[in-house]
Amino acid sequence: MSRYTTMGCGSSTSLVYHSSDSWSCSIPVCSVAAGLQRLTALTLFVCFFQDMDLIDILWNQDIDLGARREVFDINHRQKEHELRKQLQLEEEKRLHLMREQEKALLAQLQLDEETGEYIPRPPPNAPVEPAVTPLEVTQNVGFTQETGGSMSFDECLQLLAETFPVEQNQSPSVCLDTPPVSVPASSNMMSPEPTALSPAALSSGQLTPPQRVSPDLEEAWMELLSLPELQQCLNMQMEDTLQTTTYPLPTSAETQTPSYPDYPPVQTPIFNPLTSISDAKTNSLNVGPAEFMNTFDGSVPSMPLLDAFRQIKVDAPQLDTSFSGEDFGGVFYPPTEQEECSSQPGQEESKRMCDSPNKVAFAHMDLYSLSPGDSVNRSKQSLTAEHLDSDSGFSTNGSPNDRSVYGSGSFGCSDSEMDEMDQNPGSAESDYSEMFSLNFEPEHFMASNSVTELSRPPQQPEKKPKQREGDPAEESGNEGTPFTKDKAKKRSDVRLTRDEQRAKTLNIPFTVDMIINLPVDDFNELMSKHQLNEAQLALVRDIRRRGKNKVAAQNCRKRKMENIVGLEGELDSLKEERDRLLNDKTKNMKNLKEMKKQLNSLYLEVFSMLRDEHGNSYSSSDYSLQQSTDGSVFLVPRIKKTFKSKENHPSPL
DNA sequence: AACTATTGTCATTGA
DNA sequence: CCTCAATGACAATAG
Repeated sequence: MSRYTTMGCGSSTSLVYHSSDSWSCSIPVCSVAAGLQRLTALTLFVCFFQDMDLIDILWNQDIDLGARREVFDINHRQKEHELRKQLQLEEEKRLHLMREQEKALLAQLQLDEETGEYIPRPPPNAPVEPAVTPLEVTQNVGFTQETGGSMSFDECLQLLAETFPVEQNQSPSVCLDTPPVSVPASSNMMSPEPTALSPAALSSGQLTPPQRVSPDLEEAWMELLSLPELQQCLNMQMEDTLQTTTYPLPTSAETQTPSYPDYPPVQTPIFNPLTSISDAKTNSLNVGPAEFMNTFDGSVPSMPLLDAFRQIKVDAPQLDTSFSGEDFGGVFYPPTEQEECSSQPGQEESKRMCDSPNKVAFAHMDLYSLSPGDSVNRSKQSLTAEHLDSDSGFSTNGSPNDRSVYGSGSFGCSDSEMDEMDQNPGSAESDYSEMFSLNFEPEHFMASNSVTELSRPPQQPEKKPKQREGDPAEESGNEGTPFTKDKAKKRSDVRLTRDEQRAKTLNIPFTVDMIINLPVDDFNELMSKHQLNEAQLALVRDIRRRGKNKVAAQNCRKRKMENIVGLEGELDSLKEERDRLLNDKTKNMKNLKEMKKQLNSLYLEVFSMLRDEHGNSYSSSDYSLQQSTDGSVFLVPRIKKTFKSKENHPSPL
């Protein structure tokens, strides 16, 4: 991560007079440029790519829950690795380009001698270049603006105040109003550890960039998101965010909006979580702050970050005015405006972005959080629902269709219980949300509590929906992700849906997950608590049996694959050993041959030295040397051996 | 259309 | 006898 540090620090500190050891702190949120933030963010991404191996490991740990052949397929892994390398290269290229652009941008800045800050030069054509050139950069805005704030918002505020004294009366109230939660959340985004990611940030803006930027980033993002720990962290932070709902956001928004009437209408739709959701209903959100606030009243939980971002964006225009240089805003903030969707009908692209799942996700969360008194469960449920929704939503084919596809799959089952469902296939879609709110939420909730959650490998199918939660973008662009997760998810969805539907049809009061994963005692207790009729009992038993068997089958297959892999390894090692033994054999044969040769020569030598009583040498054809068991050597006549041995005993040498 | 891979399910077996 | 896990076999599905 040295590169990470140097690049981050180098580019930032060179621009901002305020320096710090930590590069994350040196990232200017308001004073320098969004472009810088984009740069650092992209640097971060590159670093993420560098850590892809780690991610890969984690990923595989996750995937390993179910045995798939690819896990053991080295070629497959190598392909992935190459692909990743390629992505890395591309990313570095992009980064290089960014730096070039950054230089160009800096060229348009001049040093303010009073403040020591770099400020944009007045030339009227200044904004043109930055506004146009960093198209790709522009697309990162959602990401960088959030992630760029590695410093706390107070720090940002301070910096902003120092940089633009004019704004002091406005900014403090704004920024201080921003929830403390959003600060670590957004700042953590810059940290390479996935655990630091903020769910809200992810849901709102973080998810967008990969979708907007490039498939590479998207893929990387998805892989990041698919990390179980990350998701866990996301959930945790989401809960935190949900619990911290007491900030007076509306006030800040209200103070902001009227103050700068030029911008708010434009800005609000960008980060308005409800815009995309309630698009159909309240498409006129940009009409006025009052409506805006009304719309937001219920969505407080998710607002902190959004509001913060909106404030950043709203602050931007202020900066413009304060510096009386529209060019300034043109230089630094065109990206934000490019992202604005609802206010600019011509931009279908950005509009589509606004409909992107993260926004939808946010909306769902907010909607769910509307119901008071429901905290954790609700948040989890909303997570589930939102991503299920966003999942299909992001497929750009219209969520209802996708859902109905799934739904029809579930209804297509031939079970008798499903007959009545088949009769009104139209209910598939309508029942969907209800179904998941009814069954899915407790399922996940239970899953987190249940014992089996700990021994997760068998739970793969149940876990897949969670994976979907984690990365709504996955549905659209996981062609790069290994292990055919997508398909698996769809199937598991169908499967779960089927069981869910069955349970729902018979009004089973528990979740499928409970039915399957509960320990026997708890399960029996649960059964005894509720009065279930025969059909219900049978179904519950079937669901439990099927669920357990499903898990068992997965385990079995995993074991089988592992066995195969183990046997293959064993085969390899045995082959190696065989080769080694063959080598030994030939070597030994050679040695033996050599020794025989030596023995023969020695024999001849010894034999030639033997003399009889007359001093004559023995004929090798008539005599031979033989060694007895006790080590003594005898001269034995070859022919007439029998006679000679009878008549005269061999003479010991 | 045939083939393959994946996954879910059922039946059976043994602990 | 019941429960459960393991496993072979089959079917459905998607690519």
